[in-house]
Amino acid sequence: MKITKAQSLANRAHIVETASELFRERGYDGVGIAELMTTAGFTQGGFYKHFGSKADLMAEAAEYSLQKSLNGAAGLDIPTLFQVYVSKNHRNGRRDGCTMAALCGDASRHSDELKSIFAGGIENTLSALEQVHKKSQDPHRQNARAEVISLLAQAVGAIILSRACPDDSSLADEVLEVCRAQILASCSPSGEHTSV
Amino acid sequence: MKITKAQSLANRAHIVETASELFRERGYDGVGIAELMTTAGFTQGGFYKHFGSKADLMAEAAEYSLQKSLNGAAGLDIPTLFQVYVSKNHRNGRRDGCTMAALCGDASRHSDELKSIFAGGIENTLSALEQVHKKSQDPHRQNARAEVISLLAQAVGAIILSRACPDDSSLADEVLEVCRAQILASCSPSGEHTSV
DNA sequence: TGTACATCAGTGAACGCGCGTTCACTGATGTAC
DNA sequence: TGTACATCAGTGAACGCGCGTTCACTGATGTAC
Repeated sequence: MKITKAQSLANRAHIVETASELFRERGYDGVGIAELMTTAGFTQGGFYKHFGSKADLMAEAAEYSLQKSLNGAAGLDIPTLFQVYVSKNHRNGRRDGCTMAALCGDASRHSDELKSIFAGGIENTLSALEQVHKKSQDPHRQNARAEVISLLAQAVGAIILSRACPDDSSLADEVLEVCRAQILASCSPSGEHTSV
Repeated sequence: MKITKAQSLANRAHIVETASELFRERGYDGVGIAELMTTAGFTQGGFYKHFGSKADLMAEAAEYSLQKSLNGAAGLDIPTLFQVYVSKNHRNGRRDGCTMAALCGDASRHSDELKSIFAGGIENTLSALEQVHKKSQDPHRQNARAEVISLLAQAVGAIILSRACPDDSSLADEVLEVCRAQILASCSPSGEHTSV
């Protein structure tokens, strides 16, 4: 049964959104086309009316969720951003959490096309952080970019290490708490480069 | 054809070593039993004479390579360790690189048994770093553990972000260089908490 | 020490299963007149 | 505006393939006497 062009585009967007959530939760290899389409409310056969292959969808879903996180962070200052990012909530909420933290490991083993999208997402994130960082700092920072790169690596690393521990592990919480404190101490206007 | 008990144990160890390398290179889902056994020099049928399941081998291979890295790092000081770790060589050498950087993303989606092994590996790494860090610092550090947690998260995050970029990407190199400089600045005896 | 036999690491083919992908079909939409 | 027909999003079954796992078999090792 054919449907309207508008409905078809809406369905396609819904599949991309569903895929981006499932992929973040269980990885690229952990989600099959049949399960994805069922979750999105369709049958698997329809998939190839929208996408050329699973790899194509992976690329599109990555681009979508990398951009979405960026939009969601608009308007927040650096300390608030990292307070939300390096948290138990984010650690446990893979499904609508950061794509970099959830899928960089997977992406590194896939095509250069997919890696380019991740590189673009990382670059956009760094640019956005750099802009916010420059504004919030009292003196004109010289190394805003270097600082946000370092902060992002630490935040992403903290989430990934924490997630590799069992859910009830005290180490998982400790890594988050220590890194959050360290990041906040080094990025808050008054606390830059003071001891924790 | 039966072989000596000693040879059998050596073969088993060789399979674990081969698996730990292949898994680090291509992920747990990226390596099949048949390919693993062929690479190790056997046929796939023999696998279950040594291991109960692929999951069992994953756990054993993780334990092996997490411990091996720790042994290989013995005797090095903190700045040297991170200089080697946050480098292009390590970024490109997944096969004999850090298990945490290569497989934490995968581990986070597997069983609690596997995650416990990763948590143990992270804890052992932190303890070892803490010991070395305490000795090298001029004053008696109060927060050696917090500092090494923060450094490790940043180093692991830097490798993972860098690997998610295409090989020829300038961003991949920039992330490594910036994080290496930042880490060295904050962990060298004279440079703690000075601007980059 | 020598002999007969049980053990079991390794072989190679086979199993069921789920994967990504293909395909004939449906029927409401969109279009040509 | 009304009618006839082409389009194509979605369906559901099927395809080949590779996966983890099983199994009957081999034959040198290890053991009992």
